[in-house]
Order: sequence, then C-alpha cells, then structure tokens
Amino acid sequence: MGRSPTIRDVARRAGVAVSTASLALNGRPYVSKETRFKVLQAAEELGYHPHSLAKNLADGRTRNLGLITPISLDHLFGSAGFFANLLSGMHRAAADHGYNLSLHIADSEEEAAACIRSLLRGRSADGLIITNPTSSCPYLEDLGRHRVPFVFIGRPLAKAPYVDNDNVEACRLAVRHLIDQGHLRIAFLNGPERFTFCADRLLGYRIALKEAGLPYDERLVWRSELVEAAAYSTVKELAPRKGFTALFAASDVQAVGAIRALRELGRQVPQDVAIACVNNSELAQHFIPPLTTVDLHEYWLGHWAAKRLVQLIQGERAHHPILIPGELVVRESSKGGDGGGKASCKPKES
Amino acid sequence: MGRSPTIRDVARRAGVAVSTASLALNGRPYVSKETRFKVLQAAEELGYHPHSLAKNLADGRTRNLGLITPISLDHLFGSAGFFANLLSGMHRAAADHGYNLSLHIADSEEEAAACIRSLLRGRSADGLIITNPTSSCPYLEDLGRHRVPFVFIGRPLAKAPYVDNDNVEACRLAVRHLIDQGHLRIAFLNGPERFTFCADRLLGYRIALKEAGLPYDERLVWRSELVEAAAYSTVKELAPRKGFTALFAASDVQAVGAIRALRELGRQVPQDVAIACVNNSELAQHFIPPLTTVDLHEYWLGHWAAKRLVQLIQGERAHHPILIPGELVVRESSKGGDGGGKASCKPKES
DNA sequence: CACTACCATCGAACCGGTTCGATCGGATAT
DNA sequence: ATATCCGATCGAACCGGTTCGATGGTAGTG
Repeated sequence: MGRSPTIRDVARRAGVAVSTASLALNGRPYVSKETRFKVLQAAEELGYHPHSLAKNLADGRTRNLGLITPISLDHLFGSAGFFANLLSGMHRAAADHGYNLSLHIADSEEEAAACIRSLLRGRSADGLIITNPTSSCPYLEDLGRHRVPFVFIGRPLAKAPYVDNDNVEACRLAVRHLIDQGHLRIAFLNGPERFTFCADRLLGYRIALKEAGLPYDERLVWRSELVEAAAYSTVKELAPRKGFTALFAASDVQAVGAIRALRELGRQVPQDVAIACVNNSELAQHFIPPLTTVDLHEYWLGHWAAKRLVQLIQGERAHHPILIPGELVVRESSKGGDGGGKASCKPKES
Repeated sequence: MGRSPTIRDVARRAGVAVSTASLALNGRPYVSKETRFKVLQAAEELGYHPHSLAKNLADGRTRNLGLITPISLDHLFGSAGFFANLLSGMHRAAADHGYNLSLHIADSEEEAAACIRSLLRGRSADGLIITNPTSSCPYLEDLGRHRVPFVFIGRPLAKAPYVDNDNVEACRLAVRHLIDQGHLRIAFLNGPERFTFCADRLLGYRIALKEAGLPYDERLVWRSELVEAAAYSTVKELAPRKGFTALFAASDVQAVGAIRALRELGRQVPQDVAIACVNNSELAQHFIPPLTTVDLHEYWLGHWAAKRLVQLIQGERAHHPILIPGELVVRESSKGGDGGGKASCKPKES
C-alpha cells in the first residue's frame, strides 16, 4: 500500500484543478453540482481524508486549545475528582466546536510560564485555558504580546477573562442552610488567603450571616491549608476556645479533618456540631456521616471555560466573567433531611 | 508589529541560504562554527522561534500523543483520582520526550472508535494511548491498517502492547496481609467479570490463599459493580450467610459500601471484620476507619504508558507488557499497625 | 600534480493543504 | 449587437519549515 492519497490525487482523478477540488471538498460556493459530485466521488473512491497538519498550516488555525494547569495535581483545589470532571466538561465543549484539547501540567508557576511561552512561540494553540491564576501570573505579559485569546479558570487578580464557580453564592447557600437549621454561632474553616476563591467564600459566609441578622465574629473564622491534616490541627487548636454549634468548611477534606478533631475533643457530628462544606466529592458522599456540601458542577465550569475561549477565538467581544452556580446537597452531617435545591447549569453572567 | 519572523528572515539576515539556516538552528553537522554563530545570532536578534505546525508538516511527525479514554469519567475505574494521577504521570513522560498530550474522552466505545478513526485519518498523532480496552475493541482493525503505534492501559483480550497495574501481585499482597493478621476465612468482593483487572485480582486472591494453604471457597467470592451502592446491597444480601472474619474488596468504594452493609448487620470494622482493598484514594485515606489498601501508583502507570508508546514510535520492538507494582498501605481497617512495604517504581517486565 | 574526499553551502523541491487573481463562457442589460 | 456581470474553473503562490542533489573549495593521498 502506497502513501495516503492527497488532494492532488483527488483532483487528478476527478479531472479538475486542485483548487477546485479544495472548494468542492469543503462545501464552498462557486462549484457546480456536477463538479462537486465528481470530486466527492473521486475522494470516496480513493479513500481520501485531509491531512490535518497541512490544513492547519495552510489556514493558520491550529484547532487546538491548550489547557495549562500550574499546580501539581494533588493540590488542585484539594481534589483530583474536581479536575477530572473539569476536564470532562472542557473536552466536550472543545470537541463540540471542532477543537482538540492539549494538556499541559506544570509543577510550579514558573514551569507553567515556560510552558505557555513555548506554546505561544510555537503558535501551537489557538487559545489557552489556564487554571489557578495567582497574583503573580508571570505569563501575562507574554499572553498580551502574542494576542492569543485565553481564559482563566478561577478569579484572577489581574483584569482578564475568566470562568469560575459562584463561590460567594455557593457559600451563602451552605451557611444559610446551617442557619435555617437553627444555628446561631457558625464557625468557618477557610482555606489560605492566597486563593481568590477563599476570599469569595468568606464573602458568601458573611453575606449569609448578615442576611440572617447574625453578627460576624472574626474569632470564628479560621484558616488552614486545603488538606485533611492541616484542617485537623487547626481545629484541634482553635475549636476548644469558642462556643459554636456548627462549622462550615471551605472544602470537604477540610471538613473531614475538622470532624476528626472535633471527635477527639468529644464533640460528635452532627449531634454536637453540624457540618457543611464545599466540593461534592466522593469523599463527601461516602464519609460517615455523609457530608452536606455544595456541588460545584465542575463539569460545567470546564464546559463554559472552553466555550468562552472559543467565543474569544471567533472574535466575539466576550467580556464579563462567567460564574457557575453551585448546588446545595443536604446530607446527614448537617442533621437535615435529604434532597436540596436544584440549580440550573445555565451560568449566570455577572 | 508585523508577522513573526520566519526562517527565511533569519537566513537573509545571516546572509546564508535557508537550508543552511535550518541546519544551523537544529544543531546539525556540516555547518561551520562561524556560520552557525551568525545564524543563531540573527535568530536571536529577530526573536525567531520555529513554527511548530510547519515543522511537523515538513518532517511528517506530529509530536503528539493521543490519549483516548472510552469511558465517561465517573466510571473510570470507579475513581476520578485514579485518572488524574494517571494523567499527571503520562504528561510528564510525554513532555520529557518532547511530545504533546492531546486528550480525547469518549462516552462509549463506539465514540472512542470514531475518535480514533478520525485521529488516524487526519494523521494527527504519532501514537495512541487507549485506556480501558474491552473485548470488542472495534477500533483494532483501523489501528492495524494505519500502522500507528499504540499502547493500552489495562490488559486487553486481544494480543496488543499494554501497560497495567500488577493486579495479581497487588491482590496477593493485600490478601496475604489479611492472612498474616490471622484470618482464615476471607471473603472477596470483586468487580464485574467484564473487566480484565477483576479477573487478575481474583487470581491474586487465589494465589495468596494457596500459598498459605487455605482452601478456596467459591461461596466467599462475590461480585458487584464498582460503586458504593452496589457493593452495599451485595454484601447486605450475601454476608449474613457465610462465616468470614475478613473481607477483601477490589476497590475502595466497594470497601466503603461493604463496611456500611456490615455495620447494619451488626459487625464492626475492624473488630469483627478486617477490611483490605485496592486503590489508595482520598476516600481510603480519610475514611473512618482508614482503609488498608494497595496503592496502585497510577502516576507510574501513566508514565510508563507514555514512555512505552514513545519507544514504539521510535521503532523499538517493545513487546512485553509492563506491569506496575502496587504498594500495600496498612491502616486501621485491617487492625494492623502502620507502615507497610515499599515497592519500587521500576516496573517489572513480564 | 592529478585524483579523490569531504566539508560547507546553496537552490530547488517537497510536505498537503488553502487562497488569490486571472480567464472563459453564457446570461442579462442596454 | 455590444457591453456588463457573474458563476465556474484554473494555475500559481503561499503557509514555514526540512531535505536532497549539486557545486565549489580545500586538504589529503599516491
């Protein structure tokens, strides 16, 4: 078997010029019905399929979206499941628009910057999706210079297009739920300040309190890294001092660590302390007691990130951020019944 | 700012032919020191960076590895964390060899087949990594015809190159551990027969029993889908009948379901029943009690899959499968102390 | 000194598509 | 009947690299 047939082979067989064959194969106008038919038939007979690289080089589009994740996976929002769902939605949206998704995992932000630079220089992606933007974002300058569209996943500090969970509303929902259960003093185990989503979650917490006319007590707001052990030791240290009947954790692994600490302090969940958290992972589902939590719909986060990026590539002036609503899932850890509100997956544009 | 400089710009500026510039830029022989220097300097001054698409088209290599995952993510080995780690290792190995990783998630095997066909026809990948092969593998014919190298992750039924966890040994280790704890009647909650890794896990279970001189009792081998609810109902139904003091589960979510069922049957873990399982996920770590399990080192699974694929692309006759050893992680659910054996990450070639 | 090797370099062809400008013929307008 | 326009088609240039065959010059060998 020889090499694969090219468009020239098709043209020759159909008895037309190469340019005509190209027009016919791409379903463009200015080709007569008969010619189009001849060309398509020739292509069919030869088993012709266009060479994607050649196509890309010729028209200057790569049909590629680059996903850059500048954080080692085990730290990604404290949950690998999150990432998997994100990917799934992103891939679907990309594929729906005829784009490939190419994956770039970096262990540090510098590595991510290097990776981005290399993608830009090689002109190997039509657009970039970048997760976990931080305050430094060393690649911003490069991005601006090369005029390649990009979208952040997560709220960046710099002014740039992004898609994020509606963290404020997610937390408002969860805390509101605890309040509805009759709790008046609700502790908040938040994540590190350096994450913008932690700032947003704090805001949601405060709004819920305010709406209910409850005082905001700084002494009830704690911080730990987004891992079980850190949450455990933080709670173990700080919990004994203050009176509270419920605890809201910024992530489910933190909730789990908190619960372990509380138990050792002689307080049972949910009897003595009600718990709610964010991030409906496998852990939250299967933990005993099952955790009341906010499902962040990561799938849609990924989906809209890709979709928005495609819009930008197509030249739409798509400014405003996209916020994906979360959905409260009530389970035993907060003592309530089951069920919970349904939230649609149509994002709200802020 | 004009368009990016091309190699012709560089050649012109350096006062050499395009072909010479190409040789110089790629560090190939037959270029004098001075010429090479002139070219590199010109490139530097112009800010030249090669256009990856053009390069790929010219030399016929895409520098792309396609990852095809023919299973919706939430079913992926019953664990998204597994997938995330897999990706991480795969990406690293691919990057180390100068390859991109492009992601293709399919919801069904037919979709995966379509995706593979499209990749092959467009000649858009130098090689393919395909997860979760099944008995049908409708794409095998296409793969053979296009002569594009590929590697399966997981043992396929057909004869084809693959990388997999050493499931047999992983399970032998875990069951052996239960035996060492003094258990004589060990139930096995396995996954569905259609997965080759479940067959392998059963084998490991049997070997461990045999080595210890324990009888194999079919009535102690159960099956459920790889989700918590299925495991729960299976154990709830079957556990009351048979006497056993330990249970080995093929995955950690199954272990969790089993534990829930056992509790409802009035048997505590680990006091009444010791538990061990496979798949060291977040869930296994943080569950109460923490689960004794086998860490499958998915990172290395992904890493070696990519590495082996690159070997195949480079023309090495790399036949034998690669098996990644697992590592037993002993936790409370099996009542033992802590620690556990260390396994190296150098794979064993069978 | 003639003959061969080989290094350095060059121009042209090539990879496989798309696109642009020119051409030609037939239908419509004047 | 002639000018105008437009649909269909063609050839050539282009995208930005790599590679191959040819050439010229220099050094080594008999």
